[in-house]
Amino acid sequence: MKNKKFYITTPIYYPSGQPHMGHAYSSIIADVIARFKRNDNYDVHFLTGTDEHGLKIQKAASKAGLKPLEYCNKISDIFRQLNVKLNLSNDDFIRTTEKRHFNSVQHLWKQLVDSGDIYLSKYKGWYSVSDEAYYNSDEIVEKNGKKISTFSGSLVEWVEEESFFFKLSAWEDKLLEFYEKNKKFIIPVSRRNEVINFVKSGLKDLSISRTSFTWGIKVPNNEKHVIYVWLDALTNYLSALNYPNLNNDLYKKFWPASLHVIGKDILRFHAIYWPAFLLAANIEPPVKIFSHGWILSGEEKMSKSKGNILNPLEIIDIYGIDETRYYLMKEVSHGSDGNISLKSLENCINSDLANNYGNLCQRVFSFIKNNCANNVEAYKDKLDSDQKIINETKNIIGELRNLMEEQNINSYIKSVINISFLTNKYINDEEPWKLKSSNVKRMNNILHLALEQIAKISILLNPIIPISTSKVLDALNVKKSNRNLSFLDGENILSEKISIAPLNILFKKIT
RNA sequence: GGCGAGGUAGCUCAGUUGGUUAGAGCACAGGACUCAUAAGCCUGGGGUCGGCGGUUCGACUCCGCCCCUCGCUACCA
Repeated sequence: MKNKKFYITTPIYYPSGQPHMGHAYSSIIADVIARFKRNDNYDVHFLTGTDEHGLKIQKAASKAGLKPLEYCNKISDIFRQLNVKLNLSNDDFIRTTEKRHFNSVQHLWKQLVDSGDIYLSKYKGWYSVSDEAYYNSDEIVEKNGKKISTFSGSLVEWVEEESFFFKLSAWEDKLLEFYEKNKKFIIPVSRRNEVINFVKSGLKDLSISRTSFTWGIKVPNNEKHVIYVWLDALTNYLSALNYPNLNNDLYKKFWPASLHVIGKDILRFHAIYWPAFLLAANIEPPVKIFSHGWILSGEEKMSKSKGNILNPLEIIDIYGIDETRYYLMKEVSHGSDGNISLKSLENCINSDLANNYGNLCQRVFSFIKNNCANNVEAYKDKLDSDQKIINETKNIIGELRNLMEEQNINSYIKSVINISFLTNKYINDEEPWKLKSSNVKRMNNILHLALEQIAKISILLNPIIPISTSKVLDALNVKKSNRNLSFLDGENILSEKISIAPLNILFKKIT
């Protein structure tokens, strides 16, 4: 029985615009980790979804001549389609407009009222109607007798609005203590330091309701107020496990969340508000938050004629989903921003996928088809060169769990591709084509070992490029139940006699 | 302004507690081979490791100053 469990989430996306590469990137990271954990015999629950409340949505809907929910149905569906296109293996898709989420948020609210962490007061500030945003007094200048925002230059007015507040200020010390006790709560470390410094500089209470619009979840016992943004949005992670039903199987099994994958732009809300809410409600905070960087595009970005460069749907249509996933995961360094371009994408596909892994599979499968009638038999005797590559591969595999544990996917990929280098070199050095007539036994041994290497690489790359690696593992007749990490612990993972099925070219080169 | 991260080959990055000729992948140039998607393998060019100064027998690695880039500095998400 599986006793290891892993609950992983993406942010819930705010669908006020079209999905872009950043959405795709967050989701693919989470999917890669989810798939890896499943392959490592974890019981995984992988959640994604959409955040559908707020004034922006309400306005966009009325502009489109639709009721808010009708509008949300449409746009949420666009994100669902993206998930299919990205080949996500999510177990659930949550929408903040669902009943289970309403119940969950309202219950959490009541918990916070009961604990004394919510009070009614007035939210005051300089508000810009056109920006739909409040500004601090130091962001305001007076020009011709009128107050304007230094940021946008738009007119602001002093607004006082009745609002419920969360006593965030009361949680400073407890949060700092929590960060101290949970050194890996925020990854990477540079982000963790930012958060800690921010909390140390002092926290203000947080406005958590609005009366200026209606599209949202009502405050319990106060129909005037709608619960505002974060208390609504973040709670999705609980709602999907059927909170507040604490005896529900999903909740009992998967809370606290193992990992929230987010972009650095929403770090504060996840790293400060979220644990504060949960601690206040006496709920255990999540284990870890991984804050990744942004996907940037080079000089091409500004070009309107090439403005679609960042559109993930088009990239996937042109280059393929495995290719796109591989590129994004390989190219962007752990935790930092990544620059992407069509040129480096094509380069990456050609060198890593087509020339290296793809061609490795092709050369071995073709050779076996042409010289062994698709059947390979291994003989016991191993040479030093065989043992050498087996050991080197084992050493590399030994470090992979740690890399994935640190969400260091790009280093993980480089290590796995390294096995492909080793294997190509092994075949070159052993020259099986010279043994066709002179030493068929040795030739078979070489080919058998090459196939084992291919099987290992394919299992290890499976979380990143699931479609292509499945083709290879199918052709190798590796049982589905064996496509996991513990299977790789053995030295001889394939049976001694192997029949392979034909394998088509996996990745076309881009010329 | 304050706090923080970083500046290493054309590009993306590794460099453990300071120790001999500074590494990888991609890109580029040669070579031998031929099973393979003219792929793979081998060899090579190319770096005053941001600048200046200091500590040391010895610094990419420690210290000081300077230059440059980036992030955070709360209620759009």
